[in-house]
Amino acid sequence: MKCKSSDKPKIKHKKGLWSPEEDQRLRNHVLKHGHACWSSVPVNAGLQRNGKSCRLRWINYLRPGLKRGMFTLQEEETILTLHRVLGNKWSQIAQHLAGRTDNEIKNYWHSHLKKKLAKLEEMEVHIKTQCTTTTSSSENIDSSVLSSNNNLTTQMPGYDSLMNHMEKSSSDNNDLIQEGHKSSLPKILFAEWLSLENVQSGSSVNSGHKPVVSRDGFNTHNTNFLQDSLSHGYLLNEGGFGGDFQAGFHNGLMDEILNSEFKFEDQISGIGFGDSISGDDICSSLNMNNDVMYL
DNA sequence: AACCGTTTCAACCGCTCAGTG
DNA sequence: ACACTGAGCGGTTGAAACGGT
Repeated sequence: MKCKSSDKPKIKHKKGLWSPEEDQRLRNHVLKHGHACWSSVPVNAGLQRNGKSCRLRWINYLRPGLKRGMFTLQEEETILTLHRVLGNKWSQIAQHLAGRTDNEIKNYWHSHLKKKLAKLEEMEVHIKTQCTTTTSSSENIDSSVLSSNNNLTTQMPGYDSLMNHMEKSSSDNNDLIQEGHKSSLPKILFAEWLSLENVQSGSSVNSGHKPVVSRDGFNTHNTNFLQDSLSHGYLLNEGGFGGDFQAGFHNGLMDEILNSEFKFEDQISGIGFGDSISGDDICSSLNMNNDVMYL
């Protein structure tokens, strides 16, 4: 959307921190007139800022409904899990955290979560190393490792969930072996995998009446169809650590899928809108053994 | 109290994408 | 088809706050 050139006279724009007066001017103006064109907002609001700066200030600080203060444990886990799936797609991650901005999440990631995740991964590697060097049961491994790590790691957010997930993966694995590799993964409706944006945009899928999924597989914009779908299916499934489906994600399936040259229409034939897809379908389509989900 | 290194977070910058003429 | 422009996004910066000595 373009604005009239008359709306943007040449002004020496102010930079730096916003004063309370500036905040008040911007807040009043946007609440009263909206922000159909950000470049005209500073002019009409009597601010010596550029439109970009006003937009950022509104979105990150002044917008109603913003949640200030510390992140909750649940929010941390949501960020961690979404970041694993989506990467540095801060705006997409922010869409799943009401009242949080992409900038806030990004800052929190760099200042807190990245460090915590590094410690968790370090611990996970340590545990896996223990697993490969001993044939004892998982209970023995857990107790021996936990006793040595009890001081720091057990107090980290997400630790309990991670351990629950690992324990569950372990028990699921045993079940799997007993059942002769009969899948214990939940069936997920394909419709549930689709994000609202994908359905509405029509770029990746049509209106939903035809049994057709993405015609172009991955594309550069509108993010990645499968990636989005997986992330949403993931969220709909559990919304946190601990699900069967997530076990696959945490143990490398997600990386396998995202790193592959996966073409949905080519690889999974005969699956349409509303059909159910299991981990088996994905694994077989990728020529992957289902074991990859339970490393 | 003063200094210094580290952390946090608001804001800026540069880029891409989409809409418009 | 092309150029221009605004919106939006992610990476980066730098000032302020904090903590240790």
